[in-house]
Amino acid sequence: MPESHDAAVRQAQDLLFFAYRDFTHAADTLLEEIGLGRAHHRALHFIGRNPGLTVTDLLGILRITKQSLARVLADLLERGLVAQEPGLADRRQRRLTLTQDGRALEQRLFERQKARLAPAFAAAGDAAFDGFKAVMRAIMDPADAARLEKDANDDG
Amino acid sequence: MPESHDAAVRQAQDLLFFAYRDFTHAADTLLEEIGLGRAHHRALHFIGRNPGLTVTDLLGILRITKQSLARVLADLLERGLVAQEPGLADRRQRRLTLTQDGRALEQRLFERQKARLAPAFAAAGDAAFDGFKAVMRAIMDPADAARLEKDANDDG
DNA sequence: CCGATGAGTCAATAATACTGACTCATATTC
DNA sequence: GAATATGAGTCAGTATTATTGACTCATCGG
Repeated sequence: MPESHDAAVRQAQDLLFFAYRDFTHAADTLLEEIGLGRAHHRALHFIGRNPGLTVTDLLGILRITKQSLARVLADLLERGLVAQEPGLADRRQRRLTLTQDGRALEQRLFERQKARLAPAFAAAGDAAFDGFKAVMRAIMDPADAARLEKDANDDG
Repeated sequence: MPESHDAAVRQAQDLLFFAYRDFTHAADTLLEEIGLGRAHHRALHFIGRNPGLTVTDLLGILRITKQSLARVLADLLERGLVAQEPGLADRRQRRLTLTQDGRALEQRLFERQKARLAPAFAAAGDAAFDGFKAVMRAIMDPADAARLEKDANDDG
């Protein structure tokens, strides 16, 4: 039984690589037109998903250094895609939100990835999608899985 | 219905990011000890999965430029982790295989990722794993999905 | 007041990727 | 056999994304 176990893991390595490669690639052409990179897209995505996010929160999500994020965030602020304002309770915080332009760009990037993902989910079916979600949640850091679940419940 | 559609895609963006982040991270500490990077791991993985792969094949899988692969492959050849020999039918080809050392290293890297993935699959269950596979295959380039399926059938 | 935290910054470096042009050996096609 | 195409390797230069480590500054909390 270790062999079949290993085979499933090997298969999953392949699947994760190819699916992620093509998922990210879906937005790349648009990003290149605009002169931004994937790092900018990731920041736009998570700020859009979590308005009012602090810089520390975003660092924890992306798992990169403050230095790496600084450049990305500076680009986004300079272009007026992201806004920051001091936290109400803690004025040291810089709470990040998307501007109108930022939301518009994020939406365009989203459409690219949706064009790849939505048909895939439709083809695979609801049951497969549920399995997909369960496995992906089980792979990731439990703390992040819990946060995602919490956010989903908060939304409704 | 576009909203619920969109919500599923947004959810999937989160899941893909976090799962891939932690999947890759599982091997990172070992890679760092050895002085290699993720690019080297990807090459080791796909050469191990497809012994006799040509350089062109590998470029098509990784979707990087020849120049980017050149450095990675040079490192692996220099360290004696990968071997190349001319193709029998077409002697222009350099068919890539893992050496014994290469297989040993790839196995150690595999164990790291297995430690993260196997418990996740066990927790999610077989049905969820099937759904996961179906969705991942549907996301990726159909040509690659077809090749993976073909390889799986060839193996047994 | 004082230590901890959130944020920003400096300087230097590494890993991974890119473009575009070019060589060379070997295959394929006419 | 000559022309063309392909597989592989290489050169020089650049971009993106990431790193480490140290440091400043404002603000918070006890």
